[in-house]
Amino acid sequence: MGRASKEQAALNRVRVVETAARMFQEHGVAGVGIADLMAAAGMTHGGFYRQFACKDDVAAEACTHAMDRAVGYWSDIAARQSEESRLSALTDSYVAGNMAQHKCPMPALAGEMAREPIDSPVRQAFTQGVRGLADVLTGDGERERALRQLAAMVGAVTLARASSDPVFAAEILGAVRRMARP
Amino acid sequence: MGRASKEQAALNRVRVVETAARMFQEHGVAGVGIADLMAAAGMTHGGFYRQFACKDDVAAEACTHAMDRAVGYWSDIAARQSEESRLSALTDSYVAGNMAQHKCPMPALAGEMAREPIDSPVRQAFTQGVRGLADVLTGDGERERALRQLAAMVGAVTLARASSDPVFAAEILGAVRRMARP
DNA sequence: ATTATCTATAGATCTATAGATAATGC
DNA sequence: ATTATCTATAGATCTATAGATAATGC
Repeated sequence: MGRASKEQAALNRVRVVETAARMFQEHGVAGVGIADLMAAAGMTHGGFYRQFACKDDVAAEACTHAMDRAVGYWSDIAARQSEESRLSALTDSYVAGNMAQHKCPMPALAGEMAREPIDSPVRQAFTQGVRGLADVLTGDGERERALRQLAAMVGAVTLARASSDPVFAAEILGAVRRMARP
Repeated sequence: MGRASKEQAALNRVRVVETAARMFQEHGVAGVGIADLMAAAGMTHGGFYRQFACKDDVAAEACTHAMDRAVGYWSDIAARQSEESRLSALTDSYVAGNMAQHKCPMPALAGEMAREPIDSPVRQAFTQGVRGLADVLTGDGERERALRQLAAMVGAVTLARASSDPVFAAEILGAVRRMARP
């Protein structure tokens, strides 16, 4: 168990960022310790500090990673749709995918982002990602409509995930799904 | 500094719940220690455990308190509006009030609620409050429209508070404000 | 006598650092 | 020789409990 090769160390670093993106989304940044994260990535916590200066650094990278993935995912769906069906296709996919699994970083991380300093790297990474998603949703369409749909999607999934009543949650999600119908 | 009277102890307890509601909303439940909370309420942390069995208990009470206050606030506004202007009046007040101060518990606490066990007291208290707000927004109007407006309001404020760019935040908030116009 | 509050502390975290280890890379 | 990773630990939390204190309430 000595030193890893430069190449392997780079792969290990990527694995830590990917693991962090998944864990932070599930438990919040504050809810994941460095030791938890490194153990999940198959290493001990001491090794963390050669790759990252501090926890905030990995949070910012993990946030960029998670939001980039979401933008890629949205883009793939948008590319297969006509101008008229884009909003409803993205809404349907977002709402359905988010209650089944835990796909979107926005409802999971927005609360913590609001408590970060406004110019912190992690908050800027988050905002850049939101902007990217808004751009995909806008496409060639009306910006105003895309933004209010984005807000409704995020709000619906945020409230539905937080709800203790699945019927009430489904009611909210359904209302927002139908809102996007062409 | 001996024992407080039964009456005073009850007042002290209420003050702790009110302080908790404010602090949890600002820093998240996990971000506030018992010692922080009790110090802010003017007591030492040891006294906490005569009034509450554990931290979760005060979280549930604080959540009920915060959501009840929000329902009362919304009701006051709704009572002064006609059927046609209710949605836009509540939206305007919500969006404006939430960026200036930190009024609504929903964007602040939803992320943490989603990580609670589905039947935990704090999560049930939160959900009951959301239901109350949805009912005020619905009034005598169309339920579906009220729910999608609720989602859009919460999503807009959630994203705007998390954003590092005030211009982008204002763009989202404006789109949702205009969505409610009669 | 009872009990609301205080002081002190146990036990379990968590971030970050220090120094050891062993394989890479020159 | 350099360095990625490991072991061990310092120092700072945080929840919850134990026992002391002093005023209330009977």
